[in-house]
Amino acid sequence: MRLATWNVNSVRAREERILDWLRRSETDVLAMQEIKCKPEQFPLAGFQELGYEVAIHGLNQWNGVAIASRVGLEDVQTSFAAQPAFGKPGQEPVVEARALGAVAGGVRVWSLYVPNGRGLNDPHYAYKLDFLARLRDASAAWKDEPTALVGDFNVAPLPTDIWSEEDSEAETHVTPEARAAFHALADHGYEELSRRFLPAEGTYTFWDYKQLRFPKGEGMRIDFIYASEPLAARAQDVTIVRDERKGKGASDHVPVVVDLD
DNA sequence: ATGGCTGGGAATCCCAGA
Repeated sequence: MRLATWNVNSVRAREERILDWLRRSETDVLAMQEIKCKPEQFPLAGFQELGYEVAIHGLNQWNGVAIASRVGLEDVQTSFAAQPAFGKPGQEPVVEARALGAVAGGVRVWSLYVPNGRGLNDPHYAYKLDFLARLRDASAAWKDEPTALVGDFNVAPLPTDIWSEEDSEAETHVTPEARAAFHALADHGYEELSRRFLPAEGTYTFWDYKQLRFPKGEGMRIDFIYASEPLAARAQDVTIVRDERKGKGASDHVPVVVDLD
């Protein structure tokens, strides 16, 4: 089975690029983040024509997660246990559309969009750390079955996962607290698979649209595939599809793909 | 072997992203 994760930065703006890649890549299950739409706005027909069914969780133009599968899609869940809510000061906190779980081809897949954090003194940063801590707690329930926690974690875990740790726009991605919260996702036996197969420094999954970051090779590794022990044992390879950052109409993230027995 | 942000909406500026 081939499983991929991709922060698409709007599924409506990216539909043709996503479908083109699905046609070429022989992907069985694609977890998407930042679809930026409600379910009724999702361009479902194109996916269905390629043989995929799609589970969608979107509340508005922000965030939004989905899973497309051509190997079945069961037991859909739109949040994990104790997933934190967020609201601006004075507003009612809302559990945002940042997690979607489903069993596809016998694998429990969670499509995850971890909060950005915005700034070290912003409430969004505490929300980010809490989201990661609660996800770690919730992951215990799935540790003994084949489970993949995939998506945009908005953390560059190692100094070599970012072109410059002094990049002020990524300050919430490189703190000791954010990195510890990311690594704690391994507490229940989960392994981050991109590191096993792609250990090279400067291997990135995201390049900002601004400042010529892609042509300059200035990116970050922030999209990952955590696998429970039963699933990690089946991993054959991981690929980061850097070519998908090229050309007109690219997302700022590229797909990360794992091949499983 | 690519390109100087981009997307969505309340819309002709604002919010969010990282």
